[in-house]
Amino acid sequence: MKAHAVKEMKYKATTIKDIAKALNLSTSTVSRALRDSHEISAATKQVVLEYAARLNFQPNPIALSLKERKSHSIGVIVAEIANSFFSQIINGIESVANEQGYTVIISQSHENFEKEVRTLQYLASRSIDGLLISVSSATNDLQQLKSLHQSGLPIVFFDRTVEDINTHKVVVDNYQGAYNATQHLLEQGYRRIACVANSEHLNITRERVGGYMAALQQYKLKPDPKMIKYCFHGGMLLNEVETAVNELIKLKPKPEAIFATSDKLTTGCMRILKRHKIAVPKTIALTGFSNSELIELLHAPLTVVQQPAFEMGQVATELLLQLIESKRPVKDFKTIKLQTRLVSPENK
Amino acid sequence: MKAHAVKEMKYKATTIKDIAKALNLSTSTVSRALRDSHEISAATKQVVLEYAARLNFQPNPIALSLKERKSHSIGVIVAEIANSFFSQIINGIESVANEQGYTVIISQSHENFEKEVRTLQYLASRSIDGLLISVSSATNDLQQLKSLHQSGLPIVFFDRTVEDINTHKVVVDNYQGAYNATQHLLEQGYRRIACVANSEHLNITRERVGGYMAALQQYKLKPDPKMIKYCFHGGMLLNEVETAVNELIKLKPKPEAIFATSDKLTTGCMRILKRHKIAVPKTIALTGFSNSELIELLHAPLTVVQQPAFEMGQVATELLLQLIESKRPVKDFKTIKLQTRLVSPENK
DNA sequence: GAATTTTCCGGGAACGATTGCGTAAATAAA
DNA sequence: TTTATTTACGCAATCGTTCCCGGAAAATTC
Repeated sequence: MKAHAVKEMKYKATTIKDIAKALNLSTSTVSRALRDSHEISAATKQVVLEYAARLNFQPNPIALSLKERKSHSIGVIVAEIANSFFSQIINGIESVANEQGYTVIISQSHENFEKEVRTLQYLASRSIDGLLISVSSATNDLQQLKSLHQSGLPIVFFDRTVEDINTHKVVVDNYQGAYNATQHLLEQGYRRIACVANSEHLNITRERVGGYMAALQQYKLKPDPKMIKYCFHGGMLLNEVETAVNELIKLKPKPEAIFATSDKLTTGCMRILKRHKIAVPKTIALTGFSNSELIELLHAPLTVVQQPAFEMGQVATELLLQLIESKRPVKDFKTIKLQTRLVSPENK
Repeated sequence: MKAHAVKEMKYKATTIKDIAKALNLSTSTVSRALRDSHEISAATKQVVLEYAARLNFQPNPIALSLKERKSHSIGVIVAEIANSFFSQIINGIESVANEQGYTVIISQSHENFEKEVRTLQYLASRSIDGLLISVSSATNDLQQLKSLHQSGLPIVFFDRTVEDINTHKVVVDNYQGAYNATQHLLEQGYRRIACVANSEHLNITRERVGGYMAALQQYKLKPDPKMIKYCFHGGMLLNEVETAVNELIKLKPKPEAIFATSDKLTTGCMRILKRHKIAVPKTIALTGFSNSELIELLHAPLTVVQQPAFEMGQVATELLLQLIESKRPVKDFKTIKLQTRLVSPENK
């Protein structure tokens, strides 16, 4: 009978009360002893500490959260973790968050606006202390983000930021990165350079396309709108990239090279070109943004624009934790701009 | 003065108390009205519900957790998320966990035992309701896992399981997968087939090497111990793979083909072979386990063993949630075995 | 019309911790 | 010896919910 009851019983962690009862003390005394308060005698402290250690006592974080009105967790929203760029960022985020005792809750938008809204809603309802977000390529309505921001939730944007929310932002020099990549193609003699870009809604798209166009103009080439294709879902749907590439190779004269503005798009283009049995870079050259570690193993070794993803995650998290732990509302926000690296197969 | 106070004030969510006060009701009544209790009149319910909706009231999950002694969160530990196999698994996990209102907390061991121990410790202290884990390649001490398991924490193992903890497990048919891959090499005429394997501590390593050897024996070939190289860190350290490959190509006669037992090892071998300018598959053929989406874009299109990662994550999570929500301690545990797929560049 | 049952709601403890305040005993200052 | 100050601890409120009781008013039964 007794044994049965025990079997049915779920595990219950030891609490401060248990310790107090066992040692014939009050919970306040135990609590203070554990926190090494000067109000407690050395003798009592020792007894409590030893007993707590023996029972492997861990203060219940949930009770603490309730008391302190802090969950000690931060939310992260990225397009998808199965993307080297984002997973490297997440590593950066984790490295500093865990260091400071924060749990990170990772969520994915899959470049889908509704999913992003639901996720945001969910994170907010789980009472996160702060949010790190790179918006989805489909995000065109900032209502919810704005209202969360106004209600006081600390937010730091990274990678894909939004202009009209005033807070810390961590980005790379997209303009320069795109400029360098395009220039690299130009230096190799390519002139008719197309661009496969991400959603027009994203600021990074505008900046990267801007850099691309500036490089062309530097060479006295006039950017041709027909040579710039936007992918609303950022390459999440391969047929979107397929359409873009198909339209490009139907142009007369054909483009000699393609510059892709994101990881997913770079590999997407490569996939489609391979399907069409178009040799890279012989028939059409390819370059673009990418943080994939497999780049050097691809059948056509690409020169890519690499972002300091890990660092980006670190910096963004540091800023977020500053916001969270600041006593008084922060007023002046900064935008940190990191530099990209143009990586060729040779110098790898 | 007042304005200043407001500016300094941090955002505070509306609580059940606020609603009670505003509507001149007790907190119990409001609580019950929100939960649609039969003890509350329709009129009162409507008033409360409307007011709550207007204020966008969300019950504080932390208070709920404290009351219910449940955090509604599950921990996940994988080697690293920047690995297609694991990120696909995580997608599977999220899809069912979120569906059921659970938060997933993702952590990485980076194939490091100490990191795994710390992470485990951390997750336990955050009072997760359950744990999904694929142990690191460096895990050789199960003390902590066992003690957590004994103390009642629901655990489900996936991918890399451990034998002496009795609970649900979700795996693939590693033996068969390795057998198929090796057989594929044999069918193509390769005879001297080497194997670059993960840590010997992992059961998946033993199973995969077992399948590899069985296929050889099927062809009346005697497995040669010198042709099997183990990588303790599972390819996390490239120089580990380098050593393995270097030793293999120094053998006389050289191996004609290599079978790698994991994603990281497959691409690792490819990287090293490329460095040595050894043509794949011309000089040495290569195959192995991999869930990378870029496989078809590699310079040597590989035939790989693909695992149903997403499904694996789903199944494991379903089992875990069953354990968590079961009223009575579960006694009979199952091991679910999923099938792998041998994917060639042609049939992709 | 009295007795009984329903309906509807409030009081207050509980979950596990922290912390301001009060206070008895011990010690120091007068 | 008397008064003031420490020292060392306990009481109780608090965080936001839920839920067991208890009870007044209304509805029903006889």
